[in-house]
Amino acid sequence: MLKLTKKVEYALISLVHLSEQDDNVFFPASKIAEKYAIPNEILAKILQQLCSLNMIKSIKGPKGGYKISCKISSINMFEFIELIEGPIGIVDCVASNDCNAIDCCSIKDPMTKINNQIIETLKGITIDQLR
Amino acid sequence: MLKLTKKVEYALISLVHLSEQDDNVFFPASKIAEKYAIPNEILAKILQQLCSLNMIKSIKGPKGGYKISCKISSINMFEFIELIEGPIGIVDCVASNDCNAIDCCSIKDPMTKINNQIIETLKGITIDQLR
DNA sequence: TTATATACGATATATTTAGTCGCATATAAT
DNA sequence: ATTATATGCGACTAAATATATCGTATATAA
Repeated sequence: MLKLTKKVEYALISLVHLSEQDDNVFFPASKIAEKYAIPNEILAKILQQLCSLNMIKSIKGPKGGYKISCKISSINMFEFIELIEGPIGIVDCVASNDCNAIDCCSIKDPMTKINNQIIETLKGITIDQLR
Repeated sequence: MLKLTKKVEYALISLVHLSEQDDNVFFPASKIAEKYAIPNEILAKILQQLCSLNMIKSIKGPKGGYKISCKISSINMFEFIELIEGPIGIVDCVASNDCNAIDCCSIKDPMTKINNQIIETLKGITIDQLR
């Protein structure tokens, strides 16, 4: 119900955390997981995704881990959420046109407007503002 | 993922529909269900809830049904959603303080702000604007 | 060679959301 | 009275989504 997924939440926490590390330091996933009480394997996969999106960089093996490789001040919450989870739509028809009352439903247009307002809110916040 | 439930969606559709009927007309749930392709029993239950919230009035038996009994221009989306589904929180900790990284999590405060901005958006729209 | 770490697909579990069933009650029409 | 139509409500089931786990492979520092 108007909730972000843990995936997005964990990803944001991780990005903020990594952005606060010294440059050239590779921080292991397990340390982040431990610090924020996030299940290890889940976090690992999320970081792998962020890596494939080129937002962070990884090194394998001992002394390995992740470091930030993007400017989190230039990524807003809307972009980020859609990158991780796909299109935002407070009702199905907004994101996908999937509706079985399309010809008589009165609320689609106003719902789209609300959706757009929420999107604007999310566009107004960059990831580096999350601290 | 930032989605309203069908319950809220169906409830809004119903309220708007009922608000457009002539006064003194009691409109049966089944007709609304049919028109908007909503499962009958689900809709019935939602209308019963709206009834117990005194937003609509019911009459049983043949020629029975529901009619609007509130001013939908004075109910905003935030009030309505919380009435139907409970507190809005884009992350758990915002609505419930339930978090296992509370002492070190950096993002709670900014998340609360985003949540409040979304709430303000919802407060800015009354149900009668949904058409 | 070993220990540590990422990579990634497959699977399992839990939670939430959506939908169904059965039976009770009220009432208008016949 | 009887029947058909409608709401009222609790229990239950199913489907979808979100969350978590497992297994195996690969890379690399010590």
